[in-house]
Amino acid sequence: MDRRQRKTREAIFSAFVSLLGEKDFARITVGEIIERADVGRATFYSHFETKDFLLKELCFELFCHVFDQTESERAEHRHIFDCDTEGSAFVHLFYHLQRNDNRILDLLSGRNNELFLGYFKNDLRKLVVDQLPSFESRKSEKLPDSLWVNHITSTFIETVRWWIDNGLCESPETITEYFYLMV
Amino acid sequence: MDRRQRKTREAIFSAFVSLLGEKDFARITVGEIIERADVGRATFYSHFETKDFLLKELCFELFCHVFDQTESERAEHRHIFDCDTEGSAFVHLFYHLQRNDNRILDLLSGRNNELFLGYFKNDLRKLVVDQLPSFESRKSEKLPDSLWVNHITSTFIETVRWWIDNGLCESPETITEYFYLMV
DNA sequence: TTGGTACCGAACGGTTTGTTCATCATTCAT
DNA sequence: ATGAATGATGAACAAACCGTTCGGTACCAA
Repeated sequence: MDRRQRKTREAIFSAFVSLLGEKDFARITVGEIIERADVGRATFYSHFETKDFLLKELCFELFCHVFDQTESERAEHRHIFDCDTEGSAFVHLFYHLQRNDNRILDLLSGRNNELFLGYFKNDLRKLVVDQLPSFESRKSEKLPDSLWVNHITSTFIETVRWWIDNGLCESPETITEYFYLMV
Repeated sequence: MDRRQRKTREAIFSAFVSLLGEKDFARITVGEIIERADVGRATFYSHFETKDFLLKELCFELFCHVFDQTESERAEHRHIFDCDTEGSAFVHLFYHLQRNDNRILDLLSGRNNELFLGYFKNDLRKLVVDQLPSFESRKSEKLPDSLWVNHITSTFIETVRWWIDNGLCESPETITEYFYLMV
């Protein structure tokens, strides 16, 4: 990809993220974004069809990255230590969050958490399905599968939300323990 | 309150709800609302400061009603039959939803579910706190209280969401059972 | 160097917002 | 019943924002 393209794209993302830390997504205007990104109006619209698409692409880049990385770390981990600790994938995720990789934390907290947690949840669901066996023992026979998967996913999301709101006081291990106690 | 005021207020609410069933909240314009409500522009702004406030007041009217009614029904029920069935308050809530009281269901499903479920959750949290004793037995000692309350509330919300998405096939009793199995 | 591509910046028509104001209709108190 | 108060009307308004267009400029890759 052309270096110019990369630079403006990055500038727009960066300006957007910084604005998201300050105000509601709905109140952010394209004018503000291009001003802070120091980019022409036409340029913005040549990169992103609209503000909503910008958000969508941002989430895609951010979350796909995290989940891919989590997956590979987990695979590697298991390979080296041959450990299959219950929920190891989830501990990894909590670690990612605590380290505030890619400023994800800035987005998941702040005024727009609902927005991002929604996208986050979508990607998370796949991971949960992969990890289903480690939960199966606790599942009652009566519960429908889809409800069960949804419950685990939501519980994770809500745990993250609670953790963030409480200032990330607990260690990832403790949070993982809480998570498994609930689900 | 002046009859004129009541009428226009009701007309605006009604038009708004009907529009919410058709499109995203973000894409609904004040122009559309006043057109469908057959009300002057100035009139709208004399009633509601902005579109967001209209939403907020709508949720307040709707949910307060449901929760108050649920509370009183539960109180009466207990008084007559002296029953303290576990989670009776929640069964009542599920019944309310199934009967689509006040068209709440139309709002909780549809495109704007996230929006309404957010407001819904706020009111629900109080109810959960009231009902805490009936969950206490399942709570591990290690879990912080606030996390526990949040978890129950969220689980209820997610159960509702799942129920609606699946077309309300199950009976309120079955759903209540699912809910209690998970939490 | 050359041809292609991305950015700039200004301007544009169109939509939405929230306000104002003069006028008319309804309600309420006396 | 009547007058005063209050609410609704509809048109008009400036301001903000959106998404697009276009000619000119800077940059890139081969």
